[in-house]
Amino acid sequence: MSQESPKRPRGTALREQVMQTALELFSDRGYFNTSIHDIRRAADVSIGAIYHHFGNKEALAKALYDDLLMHMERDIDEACFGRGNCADRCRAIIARLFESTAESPRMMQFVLLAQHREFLRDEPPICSSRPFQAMKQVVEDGIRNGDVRAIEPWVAASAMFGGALRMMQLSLDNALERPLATYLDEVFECGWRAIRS
Amino acid sequence: MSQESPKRPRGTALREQVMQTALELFSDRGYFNTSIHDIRRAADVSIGAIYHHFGNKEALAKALYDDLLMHMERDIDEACFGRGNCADRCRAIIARLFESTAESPRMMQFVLLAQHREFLRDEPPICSSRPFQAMKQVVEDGIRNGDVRAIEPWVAASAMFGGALRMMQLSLDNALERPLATYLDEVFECGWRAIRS
DNA sequence: GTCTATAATCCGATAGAC
DNA sequence: GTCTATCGGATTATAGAC
Repeated sequence: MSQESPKRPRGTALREQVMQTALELFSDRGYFNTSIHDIRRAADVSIGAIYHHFGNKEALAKALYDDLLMHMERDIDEACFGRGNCADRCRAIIARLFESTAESPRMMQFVLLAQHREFLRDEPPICSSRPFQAMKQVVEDGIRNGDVRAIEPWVAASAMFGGALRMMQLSLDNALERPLATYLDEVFECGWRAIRS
Repeated sequence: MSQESPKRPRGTALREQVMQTALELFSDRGYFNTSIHDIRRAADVSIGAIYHHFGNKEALAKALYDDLLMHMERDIDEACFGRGNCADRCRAIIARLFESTAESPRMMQFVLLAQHREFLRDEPPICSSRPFQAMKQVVEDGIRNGDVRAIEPWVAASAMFGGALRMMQLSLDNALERPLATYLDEVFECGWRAIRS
């Protein structure tokens, strides 16, 4: 019979194994409290393999960050797709963000709470990343067609989604009694009251 | 004449010099990107003096964090003092937070954005710190006396202040065109519309 | 209390075999 | 492509003089 023992991953599988392990460790302990040796051990690969695939520690974090931002952007695009109404879009975005927070807390922890600029020096602040720009865009469209009051777009976007983002942080900090999803209606209602015309 | 050259600080002055320097470096480059030697050089003191006063690097960060939280708590208490009305209190809190963000951006950067739990391992999440509890309390009082709709207190507090906190982050990231204070009216109006009864 | 010099450790990255 | 062994450097913390 062919070998039954758990094989060490190789090639693309190895690359993904390293990224997943890095995400776990980075979001649990933080980037600076995680050494390459820690990742090596937890992912059961060699140091050489990590450096072959990523070059250095910072590039590994960057690859992870880009991957997660892309994932988040796709989530938001999907939430908006087929909904022309501003309120519906905003609600769907919050619902999707809440789902992702519950399903992939480490992903959200890393994207939202990690201080990327501490280690990804040349990375722009997360507010200018595409997912956050997309959220602002939805609100701006609402202002243009009259669904939303005519206020400063940054203020409107912060009012619409700021409460939801704080609730996500609270959930990640285990400060909430109930699952995040159970607050969805109230959270959306608050955000929408804040900006609707 | 007595010596005119800039004296090295000693005693309590030294302690405060170290804390101020540490705040600057921590908030600019981050805790892990700042070494004790960096602080030593920037503050023009000796390593020995730093260890004498604080014991170790983590304790220095903790002392700084406690100091800033206390400062923030006092700001919020002062903003509430003499105002019995929920809306007035909330507005005054936001105004004070905006002022502090403009006057002491590094302080806000460190308190809000720094990932304390990465280095202050046993510190509770910031949402359970006294300043944030006080903000929640103001909203809960508003619910009790009918000024605020009867919704989950965490949701209400997040809706009232979440937008303001996001605007502070945007300001710290230099994403806003105008000074933070100029957005105060709109930001408060949004938050209040979100939760008023 | 403050200083300088140094110890002990750990980490990121590389070299070179396979 | 993947591995192990190791280097060079930086960092925290201590020792001991003053």
